[in-house]
Amino acid sequence: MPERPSLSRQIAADLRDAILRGDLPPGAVLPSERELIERYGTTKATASRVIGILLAEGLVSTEFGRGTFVRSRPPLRRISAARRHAAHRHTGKPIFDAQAISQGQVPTRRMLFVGRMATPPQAATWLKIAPGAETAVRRRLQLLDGEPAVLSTSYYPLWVAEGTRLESPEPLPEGPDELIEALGHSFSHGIEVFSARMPTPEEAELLALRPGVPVVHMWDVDYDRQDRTLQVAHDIYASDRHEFAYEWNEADINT
Amino acid sequence: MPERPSLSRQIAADLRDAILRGDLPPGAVLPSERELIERYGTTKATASRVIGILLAEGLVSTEFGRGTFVRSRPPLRRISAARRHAAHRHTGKPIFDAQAISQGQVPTRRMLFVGRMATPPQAATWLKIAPGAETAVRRRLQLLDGEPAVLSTSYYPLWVAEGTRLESPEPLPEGPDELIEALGHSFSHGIEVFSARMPTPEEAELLALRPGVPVVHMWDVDYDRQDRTLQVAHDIYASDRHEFAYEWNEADINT
DNA sequence: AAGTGGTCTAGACCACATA
DNA sequence: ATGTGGTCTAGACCACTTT
Repeated sequence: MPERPSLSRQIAADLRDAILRGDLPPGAVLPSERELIERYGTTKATASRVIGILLAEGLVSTEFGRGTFVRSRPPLRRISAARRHAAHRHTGKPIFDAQAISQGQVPTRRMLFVGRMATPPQAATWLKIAPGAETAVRRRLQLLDGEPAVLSTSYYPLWVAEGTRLESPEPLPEGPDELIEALGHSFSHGIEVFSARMPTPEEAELLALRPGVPVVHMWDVDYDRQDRTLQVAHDIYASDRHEFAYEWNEADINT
Repeated sequence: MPERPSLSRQIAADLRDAILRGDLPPGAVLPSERELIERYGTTKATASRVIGILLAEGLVSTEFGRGTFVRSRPPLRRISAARRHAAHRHTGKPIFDAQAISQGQVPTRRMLFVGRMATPPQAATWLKIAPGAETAVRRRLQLLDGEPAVLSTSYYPLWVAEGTRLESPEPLPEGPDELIEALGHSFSHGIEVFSARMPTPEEAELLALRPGVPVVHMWDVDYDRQDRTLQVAHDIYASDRHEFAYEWNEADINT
């Protein structure tokens, strides 16, 4: 893509270099659009486009009436997945809460929906049921220190959830996993599948995402020993507030 | 963020709905900018901004002189990490190649750099060496069916790499992992840490990323039984051409 | 009041693809 | 030749923040 660069890309490159070089450290204010207009002898539309480019790259964020600032990459919360089952079992708390607390953060949640729904196709596939068949659904926004972090939707098959507290709108103090085990089920194996993409506007709003911040999109599926699906979770993570870690050791290789 | 929507966002929302509803299926052409101008009674700049919004969301892509098209989410290549060590060991090929072939794809690679370098800070931390100290570095672009897929940079400590083929610019037919084992080392445990973000312009160019496509950014570190770092890899994946899967079973929990 | 980003109209020219 | 996206100048008004 050798595209000889347009003026707006040229200016954006100048600013990007200054940021990456450290001349404009995190938190620093960028030249205002009016300043760019003067300095480069251009117009508002172009200056605005320059900011738009850097915004889309996630390098800066704008504050209304104040200016444009170099975004700081804040310390990330590490979510070590697969293994979290081992570490945070039987704490009497949801895994999310236990992990957050162990990192010195305050977990909260906002329940968005609890009830039955026609299962979306992708979830139905994991649940091994007909698409459109009903499942029990819990959808909530999980926050760390008051900031939105994860948008999580869990699907439970009716043979697991029917008549249990999984269908009640109140929060589950012990977390869904422990509740499911208390109901006599047992987690045997699971899989996590994820990818990254840009958020939908709804996701961006719920997670308070700034422009240029992608989401990590994860399916988390747990099975019992009979290979029946006990739960399917669909999680949307704000990528600028998370990193993910998976560890392995020799024992895994020889499985 | 209830921001009462501007005209450009309004129009973008209309088109987005049509796409998500399926009225504009993948591959379909969007109304041209001139058409939008007429239909909504607006001007070029606004129509252009509308396309820009959808572009940044990764929903559409533009083709010069042809039009704007609904992007199709192509079938993704699943990279099952951690466990790939088990599955693809001792095939006589690099793990990437073995995995690609097992999915019916043709792996190729373009070596970008082989030699010694001052180690960047982050890599030095994983390697447990002083930042700036030299390591042997191999940087290459890996392709699937001719399309760029992964930009991979590996760092090898000198006590592992010195005087070996790891420092030679030729490709390693058996892959670095098997070569390291052949040199008498042994992989004992490892960790993968990743996050997602928007690409730098350099990454976007090398990976031929269209606008609105994030990258998954991964550190992959392998240790021997003495907990010495054998290699550190820094991989940049095109997120629209990859998904990642991690499996676990009961044995992992009781580790 | 002054400065900032956000959005818009109006009109122009360029580069590329296709028929 | 025509239609497409890409970019630009010129100038305007709005909404918000800070002094």
